[in-house]
This record gives sequence, C-alpha cells and structure tokens, in this order.
Amino acid sequence: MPSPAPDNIEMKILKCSIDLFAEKGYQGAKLVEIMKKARINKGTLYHYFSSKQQILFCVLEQIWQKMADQMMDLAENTELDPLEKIDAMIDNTINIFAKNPRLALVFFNEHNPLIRGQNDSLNAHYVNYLKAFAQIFNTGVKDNFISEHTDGRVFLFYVLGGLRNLINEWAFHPKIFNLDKIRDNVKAQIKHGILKW
Amino acid sequence: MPSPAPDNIEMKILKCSIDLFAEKGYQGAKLVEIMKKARINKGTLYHYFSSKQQILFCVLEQIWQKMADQMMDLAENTELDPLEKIDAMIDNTINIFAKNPRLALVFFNEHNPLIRGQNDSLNAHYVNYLKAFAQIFNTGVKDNFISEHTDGRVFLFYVLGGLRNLINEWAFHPKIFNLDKIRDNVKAQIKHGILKW
Amino acid sequence: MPSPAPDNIEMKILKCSIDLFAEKGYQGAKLVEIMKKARINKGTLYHYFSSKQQILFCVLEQIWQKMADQMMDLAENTELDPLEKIDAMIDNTINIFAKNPRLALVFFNEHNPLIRGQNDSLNAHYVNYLKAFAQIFNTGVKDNFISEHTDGRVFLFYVLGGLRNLINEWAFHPKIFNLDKIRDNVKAQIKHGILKW
Amino acid sequence: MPSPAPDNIEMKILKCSIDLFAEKGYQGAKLVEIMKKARINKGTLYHYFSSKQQILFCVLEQIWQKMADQMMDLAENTELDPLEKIDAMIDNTINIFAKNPRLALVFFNEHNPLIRGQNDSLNAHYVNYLKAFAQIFNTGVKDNFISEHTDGRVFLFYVLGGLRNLINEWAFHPKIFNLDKIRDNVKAQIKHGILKW
DNA sequence: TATGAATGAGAGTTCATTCAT
DNA sequence: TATGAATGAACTCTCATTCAT
Repeated sequence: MPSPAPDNIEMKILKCSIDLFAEKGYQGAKLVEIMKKARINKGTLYHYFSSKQQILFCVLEQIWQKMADQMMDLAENTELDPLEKIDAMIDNTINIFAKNPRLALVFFNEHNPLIRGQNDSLNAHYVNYLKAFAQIFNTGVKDNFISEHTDGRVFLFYVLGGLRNLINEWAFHPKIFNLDKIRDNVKAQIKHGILKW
Repeated sequence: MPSPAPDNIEMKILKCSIDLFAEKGYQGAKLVEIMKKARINKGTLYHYFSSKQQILFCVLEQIWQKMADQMMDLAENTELDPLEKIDAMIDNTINIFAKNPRLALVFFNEHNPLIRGQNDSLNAHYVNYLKAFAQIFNTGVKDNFISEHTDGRVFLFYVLGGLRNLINEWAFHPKIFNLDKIRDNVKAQIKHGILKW
Repeated sequence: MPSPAPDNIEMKILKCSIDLFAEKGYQGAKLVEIMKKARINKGTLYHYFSSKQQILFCVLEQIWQKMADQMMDLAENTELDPLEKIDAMIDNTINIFAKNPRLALVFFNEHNPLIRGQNDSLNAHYVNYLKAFAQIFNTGVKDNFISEHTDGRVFLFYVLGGLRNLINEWAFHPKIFNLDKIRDNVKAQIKHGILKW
Repeated sequence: MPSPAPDNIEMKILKCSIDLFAEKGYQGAKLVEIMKKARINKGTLYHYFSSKQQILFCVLEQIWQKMADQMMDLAENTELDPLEKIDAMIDNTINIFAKNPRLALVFFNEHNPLIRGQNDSLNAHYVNYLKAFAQIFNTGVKDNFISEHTDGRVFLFYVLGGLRNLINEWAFHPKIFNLDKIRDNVKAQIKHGILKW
C-alpha cells in the first residue's frame, strides 16, 4: 500500500524551483520547466502553490525565517559576549548556505526590496532579523566591546552586504573561494580591520 | 537656425529607463511605459537601442566603465599610498551614485552574473575593475600597509558587497542613511575594524 | 458521453490555414485570421504548432510525403513498364490535388527552394521523389522505351513544372480547365509531342 | 562638372532589388537592405518608387512586356511557320533570362496570380502574351502542323510551366543545368515526345 | 487529488512609409 | 532632389493561470 508523503511533492517543487531560479533567475525560469524537472503535471503544481511568486516567497521565507530565528536566539543568549555573538552570526549565515550553494544564488539575486515589499510575512522576518541584530550590536557598544564610533545600521548593512556578496561568489566559483577562509577573514576584518597590527 | 540636439532623445530614453528599472525592476518595467515616460513613439526607441536588454546593458556599462576607469587610474597613481587609494576607492564608488540614487538601485539590483555573462563589454570592464583592485591591494600587502593575513579576494568582495548594500539602502531610505556617515564608517571599519582601540 | 476528438483542432487549423494561404499567400495570411477562422484562441494554436512556419511546413510535408511515397512505390513496381509508370505518375500527381484545389495553390505558390532549404524533412521527401523518378526514367531509357536523346533531368523538371502550372491554373479557374483533359493531353504530349502523327 | 544621370539611380535600385528578391524572396528582402546595397539613403528611394510593391511590379512588368512583345512579334511574323515560331518562343524565353539568372528567380517565384491581380498593366501584358500564343498555336492546328488532339490552353500552360521550372532550376544550379541542353530537349519533347522514334 | 488542453492579455519587435529640414 | 529621424499599426509569440474532466 504505497502512500507517497504529500510533502514530498511540495519539497520536490521547491527544490527544482531553487535550481532553476539559481540557473536562470526568477523571471527566466519557466513553470513548465519546473514542472518537467519535478516530474509533475501542469495543473498539479497549483495544488501546492497558488502562483509562481508564491514559490519564490516560500523559498525566501524559509531562509529569512531561519536567519531571523537564529539571530533572535543569539540576541537572547546570555552565555556569549557580543563579539562572540557576531562571530556566531557569521557562522550561522554561512552555515545556512554551505550545503546548498544554489539556494544562496536565489537568495542573493532575488531578494531585493521589491520582493520584500510584496510579502508581509517575508518582511516580518526581515524586520525581526534587523531588530535582533541591533540589540546585539547596541549591547556590544554599551558594554564597551564595540567602538562607539561605529554606526550600528551602517555596520549591519555593510557586513550583510559583504557576506552576501562573498557567499554569492563562492556559490558561483566554489573552487576559487573557500568557505572557511571567508569565515576567518570576515571575522578578523570585522574586529581588527585590515591594518597591520 | 536652431541646432538640433540629437543626443537628447537617447539620454531621455536612458533616464526614463533608469527610473522605471529602479521602480519596477528590469522585467517589471515595460517598454510602453518607457516610451510614454520619454514621450517618444514605439519605433523611435529602436532607432537608439536595438532591444530592451540593450538599454539595460548601456546603463550598466556606463557605470562599470566609470568604475573600472577610476580604479585603473587609482592603480596607476604614484602619489597615494595603498591605504589612501582604498579610501579613494570608497569615495569614488559613493560619488558615482551620490547624485542619482535610482541609478544605484538599477545597478545593484540588475547587475547579477546572469547579465554580466551575456555581454562581453560589460564583463571586460568588470574584469578590469577586479584586476586594478587586486593590484592596489597586493601592493598594500607587499609594502606592509595591509596585514598579510587578509585574503585579497575575500577583502575585495566583502568591501564591494558591503558598499553595494549600503548604497542600495541609502537609495531606498535617503533620509535614514547619510552618505557621509557611510563613507566615514566604512573607511574606519576597513582599517581598524569595530573593536575599541 | 461524447468522445472528444483531439485531432479535430489540429485538422481545423490546418484546413483553415490552407484556405488562407491559398487566398492571400503565406505572408499575407495572418495568424489572427487563421485563429478566427478556426474559432480557436491565440494560445491554442501554439499547442498544436510551434510557429506559423511550422503550419506551412506541415502542409507541404504531407503533400511531399505522399508524392514521394507514390513515386517510390512506382519505382519499385514490377508489373508496369516505364511508360505506364510515367502515366501513373501523372495520374498520381493530379489525384492528390483533385479533391482540394486550394491545397494545390498553397503547394505550388509556397513551395520554393527558400522554404525547402529551411526544413530537412521536407527536403528529404523532395530528394526521395527526385531519386525515384530518376530510377523510373533511367530504366525506361535502358529498356528502350524512352529515346536516349532525352535528358532525364530536363525531362523531369519540364514535366513537373508543366503539371504544376496546369494544376495551378485549374485550381484558379476550375471551370475553364478540366482535369481529365489535362491528364490526357499531358500523357499524350509526353509520349508523342504535338506533331501530327 | 559631374552630372549623374538620374536614371542610373532608378536602375541601381531595380538591380539591387532583383538581387535581394532573388536571394530572400520579396517579403524577406527589406527596403533597408535594398537601400544599403544601392548606396542610397532612406528617403531617396521614394523619389523613384512609390512603394516596395511598386518595385516588384516594375521588375515583373519589364519582363512581361518583353515576353508579350516578343510573342506578339512572333504572331505577326509571316516568314516562319508555326513550328518554327514555337521554337523561337522557347529561344526567346530562355534568352531573356540567360544573362540574368537572378531575374529568373524573381520572375518565377514572385509572379503568382496574387501579384498579377493587383496590377492592371502587369495583367495586360500577360493577357497579350496568352493571346499571341493562342494565335500562333491555332494557326498551327489549322494549317495541319499541330495535331488537333492537342488542347491549346493545356499545351500553353504545360510548356510555360515546364520552361519556368527548368529556368528556375538552372538559375539555382547553373553548373548542373545547361541552357543549350534545356533548349534542345524542350524543343524535341514538344515536337516528338520522349518515345523512341 | 490529478490532469493537460485551453486561455488571452500583453509582451517585444519589425519595417514600410512619412515629412520637416 | 536628398536626407534620415520619426512614426505607429500590426506582427508573431509567450506563459502564468484556469477549469472541465
């Protein structure tokens, strides 16, 4: 009595979508291709997702949920000091994509403010993420771990953008970039900059 | 005898395209809208650009050309030391977009590797940019300005991504972000990191 | 429980296309007209044919396939002598179009080398047709049925062009031309020429 | 004092049009290409021809005028007997295209009834041609040169179509087909058919 | 839940032609 | 007579989505 787990189809669609979004971009990936790749029929997809955009939202939301959750956990963590938390944040972010480079490509190429603005739940995760980060950072400044000359917002978007770009490059050229080197270098640059010390 | 300014239409198309690309994304912006905005007719656009993509390439190429040229000038400059050159690089990048936030939005949201791969001249500028940057950075390491623990490639994409993200945020929320604060903070973080010193 | 005939739509498109191609030529016939005539929607047509040219190819290919098949059958036939085969060839060609004059118009006006060159399968049938004809003709010469002064190639294209033109005129003026008269006259001319004998 | 003959431009346009019509067909040949080939500017063409179709008509008309004139001369000729006239007709037709194969391609591929019906003057020449031919043929029958079993109309369109097809093939493959062989074979077939005699 | 033929608005693009200079 | 930028109607084709079965 074979009973296929219904979630499997949803997962298959999601997986194939990620691959195709990564390869051709959201607009370039056609639903027919996704359906073929997932070996499902044309109408079937609409039993699991209400639209093409819904698929993208679903992918992005999963990532942002994880990123926000991890950041909020970190913010509430009482065992790590702020600098350790920032290190952990780098690790968390890298770890999310380490096992799925194509996910990184979708995330970084399709997550722009235009998309964000169209989906409340996506935006909510994003806001949570920012808030948790701010909390960590501000504590770091208040407790004298972080220089008060550093603007929190600027630091946040700087690190985020930097990481995003690095992971994107790694996903495209996995042989040239090395995740551990990225990890160490970013941590060091954040703390000490690039000057000889 | 009025002298006709033939370039005006080309410029008008480019300007309106940037606005619409920024607002709705490349795919979301429709040629009809661009034409209406530029107050030209359907066929006229094709006198100046052979396709919609051509318009995007043209916008991106102008930016990359400027960025590459500035970086190459900097690389060949003999009066500045490597750290000054990196400061100048930050200034240059910010200055390009300072007067046109929407240009920044187009640049950062539409310049993904997919686009790059379709246009040789675009890619050439990009490669020049990377090479000139590497040259500056390597000199900095060799001359003991920059810590030898810092990987050049990682640093490059980290700074690039960070700046990109910051300028993008500034373009979206110009009242929250302040270009001069961005400038100073990034320069400081690059050099000293965020630790109390 | 009515059984849907899925092929009907494909046939309907083909039939309406032939009519419109005949009336206005391939270029003159617009897809909108074909769709209206076939009472189908815009997208539906593309379920059955991948392009407008595909429709034309499909029409022409069916005819050439039939013509080539008949000619090859004739070539392999061992019961008829070469002269009887040539008579049969005339009959075959005329019979293909006898029931559908508009088909003749499309075939003769749209089948030029330009079209042929764009479609391998079309060309393959054409080549088969020529080869089978050559075989029949050469046997006729070898077995002393046909004068050795007659060049095979010249004869072939002469008869083909002549028939083509006659059928075309008949399709345009079916009341002036009479297929049986065409049939008999061509057969006689091929064999005896026009001289008093 | 250079004075360019104004007719030269008209001729240049016609010549280049024939080449392009032959190569790509009437619809496939674009006015821009014709203008480029003729090294004239965009607007200039319209000083010589009122439309693209006008150019085609002009080409076809010249040919049909020549063909009609020659046929009418032949009809009025009192020195040749009907069979000699038919031989002369073959020669005339072939001679018109012998020096310009591309002209043959245009003539045979673009001269269909659709075109004919749109241009009175074109049609007039065509009608003259048919009438003169009929006159020659009928005299041939009446004077016992031609078998009374041969239908005039059928014979006419048969020979015309055959010649058309042969010249077309020759124009496409001038190395395979030989005009003189065509000439002789056609004359012989018309008179004696292909039977061993 | 599954199917896939059918839908149709709307996209980017073409190109013969016009007309102010 | 010559120019070529400007025109815009009309084209073929796309594809996310629907819905009867």
